Amino acid sequence: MRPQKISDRELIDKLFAVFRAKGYSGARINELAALTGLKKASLYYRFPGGKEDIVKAVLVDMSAWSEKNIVGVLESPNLDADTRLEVTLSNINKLYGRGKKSCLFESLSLDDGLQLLGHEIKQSLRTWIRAFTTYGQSIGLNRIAAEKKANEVVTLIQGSLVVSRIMEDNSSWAEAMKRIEKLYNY
Amino acid sequence: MRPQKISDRELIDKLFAVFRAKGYSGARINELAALTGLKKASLYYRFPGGKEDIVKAVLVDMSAWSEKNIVGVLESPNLDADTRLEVTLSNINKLYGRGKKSCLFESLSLDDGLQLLGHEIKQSLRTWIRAFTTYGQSIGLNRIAAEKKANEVVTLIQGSLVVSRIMEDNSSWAEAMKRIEKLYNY
DNA sequence: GTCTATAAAGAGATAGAC
DNA sequence: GTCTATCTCTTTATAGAC
Repeated sequence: MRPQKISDRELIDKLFAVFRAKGYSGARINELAALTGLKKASLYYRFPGGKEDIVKAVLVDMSAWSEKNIVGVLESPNLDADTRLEVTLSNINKLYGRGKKSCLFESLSLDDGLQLLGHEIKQSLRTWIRAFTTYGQSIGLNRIAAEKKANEVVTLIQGSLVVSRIMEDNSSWAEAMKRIEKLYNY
Repeated sequence: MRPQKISDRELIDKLFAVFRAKGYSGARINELAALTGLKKASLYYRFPGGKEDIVKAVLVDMSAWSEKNIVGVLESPNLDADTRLEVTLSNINKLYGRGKKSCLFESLSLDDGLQLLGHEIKQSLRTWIRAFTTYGQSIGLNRIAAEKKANEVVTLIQGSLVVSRIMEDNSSWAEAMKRIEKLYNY
């Protein structure tokens, strides 16, 4: 049992980066290995189930991140509403590199990833929507209105990430962030 | 010279369907052949440059479609403003199967597709934005306001397509369409 | 745990018959 | 124009040494 060359934490982070940028089919084991500094065989040692195993681990990690940094913050009983929103948007902003990085859910919801991971991805996105819905209700919106805003939030996020990526210009992202703030400040 | 088993028109349509759903890496030559009813070798006869040739033909066809059904309509001198918007949205609605089909630009802007087609995709999306900007100006908006709305339109379209795909529910798409109409009716 | 080496399968692409 | 057959290269995955 040699020492690990790279920690689970760092490993997942690097694998995550490839899947978000390339999707499931586009992420090649060779590249995953090269980018993590491990040889292919070592990657298979860490993830015996191969590529499916890897992508699922990445997705599970992303869910945990969401639970902590989105749901946990938006529903935190210790923070006032403004702070909850501010911290959440800051976390989201960081997650997506200020609009310069793609969304894992989007990248994995094409091609082979869809049927392999569709259910988990759907659950994850639903989690985001629910958290924003709860937030909306916490500031006095009725359920319908809160759900509508929550859906608008995730739509703006996804859309601006796609547009920013294609246009190689994150101004769409910046606009979306401003709009999301406004959604809850009026 | 045997007769063509499938017309160029129908061929492109079927190839388009695969690329929009699977992206560049996810679209396998075998599947493209199977779905069009042609054998691989016949596909190579029609597109000597192989996969790159095919995807570029699909993208060029998409550009022509946009020119005719988006730009051409939004900038048509023969129609009043309301009709121009109505027809355009109807065309877009049809293109995306009422929110049930992905956007080719999005699908091709991941993984290998990005560096191969990034420039063309960017140009195509810019075309959409410009057409909506021109439309906004035609109904009295100043350039800045028109550009802002145009960007919001494409962001809503892209975002709601992603959300609808993941959630397996096109209500996000329906909401986005309503919102786009409102953008130009107030 | 990680490595080198290699097997097994898949994908893109071509040759040549019809 | 389309086909069958085949080739090559890539990709996934495993065996076994260290």
